[in-house]
Amino acid sequence: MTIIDTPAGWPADEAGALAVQDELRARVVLDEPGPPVGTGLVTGVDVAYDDERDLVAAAAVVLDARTLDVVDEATAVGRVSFPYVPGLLAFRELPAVLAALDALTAGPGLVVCDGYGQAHPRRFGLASHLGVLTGLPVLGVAKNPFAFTYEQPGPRRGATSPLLAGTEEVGRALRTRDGVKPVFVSAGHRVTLEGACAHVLALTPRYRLPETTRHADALCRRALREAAARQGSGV
DNA sequence: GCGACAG
DNA sequence: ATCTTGTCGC
Repeated sequence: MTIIDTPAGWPADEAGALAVQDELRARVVLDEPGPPVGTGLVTGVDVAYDDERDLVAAAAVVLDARTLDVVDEATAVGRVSFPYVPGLLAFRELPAVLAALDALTAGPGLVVCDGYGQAHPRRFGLASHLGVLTGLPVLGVAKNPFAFTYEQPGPRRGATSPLLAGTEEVGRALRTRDGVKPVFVSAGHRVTLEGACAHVLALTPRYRLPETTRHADALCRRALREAAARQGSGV
């Protein structure tokens, strides 16, 4: 476990955050197909919060993309540094995520994060922001459609429908399990929307959410519990 | 103008 | 995200 430090130049308020998004947005790369599906490494990242104790914990879990076995993992804990503001989620989550990724020995290869990339009011969600800061290929998987519209995809696993901002396709609703609510996939950086959906399907052989997300979620919650217990015992 | 809105 | 019991099912 490592300690989270605030990245240099990190904005302190909403106005600063909006300015950062406006500047970094131009650096997003969306014309690379992304790594081939089923080979190399895929890393899930997630963050958990304890606002009561002012604690935040992040986890990064690296999987072998072919077998979906865990090959490496790391966690980071620290203080909450930014409030949750719709459209500015990256500023709340990324310091913790970057610290966890830095602590990895292996990978990370392709990164899968909770939330959106291009499906964002200013086309610069968490996944795109993380990609620009690290240079890594990143995609986003969200559990909710945010403020975007979509038609219900077909009932079978693999069915998709466009996630729309007006008439622009900013992501896709992707059915990962027969008859189960879809997930909402968007490209982040250095991967196309098609490639992102193919990766998400490969990562969901059994559950609605990607194996990367499930592992990272479980690990950051555990790291948060342990940090809270340590704080409680005065260490 | 007001509320909704990824996590 | 998080607050929260039991319950149905593999």
